[in-house]
Amino acid sequence: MVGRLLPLDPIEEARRQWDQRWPGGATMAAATSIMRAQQIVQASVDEALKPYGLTFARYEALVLLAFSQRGSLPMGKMGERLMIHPTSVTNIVDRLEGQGFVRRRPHERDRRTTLVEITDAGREVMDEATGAVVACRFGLDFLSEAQLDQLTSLIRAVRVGSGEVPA
Amino acid sequence: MVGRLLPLDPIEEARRQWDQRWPGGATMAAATSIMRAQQIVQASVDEALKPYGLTFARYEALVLLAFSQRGSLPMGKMGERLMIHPTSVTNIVDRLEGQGFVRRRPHERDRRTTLVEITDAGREVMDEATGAVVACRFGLDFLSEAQLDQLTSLIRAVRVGSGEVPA
DNA sequence: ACATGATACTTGGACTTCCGACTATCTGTC
DNA sequence: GACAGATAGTCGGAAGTCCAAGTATCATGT
Repeated sequence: MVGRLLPLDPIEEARRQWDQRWPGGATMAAATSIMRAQQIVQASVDEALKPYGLTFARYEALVLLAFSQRGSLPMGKMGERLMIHPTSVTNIVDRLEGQGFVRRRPHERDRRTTLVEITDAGREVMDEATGAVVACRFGLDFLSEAQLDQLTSLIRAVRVGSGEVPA
Repeated sequence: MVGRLLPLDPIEEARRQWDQRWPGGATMAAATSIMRAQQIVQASVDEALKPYGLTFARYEALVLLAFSQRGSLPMGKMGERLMIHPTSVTNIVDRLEGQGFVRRRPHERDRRTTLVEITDAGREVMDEATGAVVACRFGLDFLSEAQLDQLTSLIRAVRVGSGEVPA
């Protein structure tokens, strides 16, 4: 019986033990699954982006800027859209600016705000990197279109619950 | 935390723009959703664990040790089960040891191996902390039992695809 | 016996993230 | 007009992650 020698799913194993002591084993299993899924997606995309000197976070920032109407956004707006902390925006923009993919510009009316503008080099690397990201399929190659939408929809319920997005 | 109410769902907005240029918008939306879900779970659990001086990562390590037969495991085995880098295990055990929740012990046969053993204080704080974690429901309060299982099952397909777990 | 390679853990460094505190600037109210 | 409070961004520090390299120990083959 070689098949029986294969290791068990560690998450199912943890759930089995959890259920013997505490309530909410299904919740624990789902939470652990989400943590693990994030690692898989992150590793897959970071691997695809490595040749371009980008991380997932910096790549997302470039895509956001490229999508924006004027090719520039205030730092705070970026953090809002990317759902990251203001200090993380500072860090990301520092590095992208060092790589020549974005530049900081002063806002004409409000001297508190700093606009971040994508450069031609930034658009170029973003275009090339996107090919690699699409090719790696975000590490989600084994899900069908329907399963992808199901996953997105389930997580939207979580995000609605957290108050992040309206129902 | 970054949680704020936004006028539109930024993920749906990004998907709309993505679909105008590149293939795989559903994959991008699912990947982004997973990244965001992880942040929500992490923030929720870290918040619940703060009064006990624990992070999610350290809490998971304590639970793993408490679940183990002898209450102790080699460092490498911990990293394997928790799916984290060996240096992260060193870091986590350093801090847990500093808090008095675990202790390092030499392996009797293999002097390369370091066993990590949970202490009485470790079991105690783990028990109390688990109450808080169960109460916060891992930030997944708005999902039904069926939805939780659906989520776990979908992500299991991802994990199978990544080769982490057998079909 | 002993050389070679594998294994177990640690160290130092780079990177990312968050929090708290800080400066600079704008806005609304009296 | 002035001032209290809100807002925008940055800095320093803590925590966590990974990688590359290093030390110590074990296992294997001749």
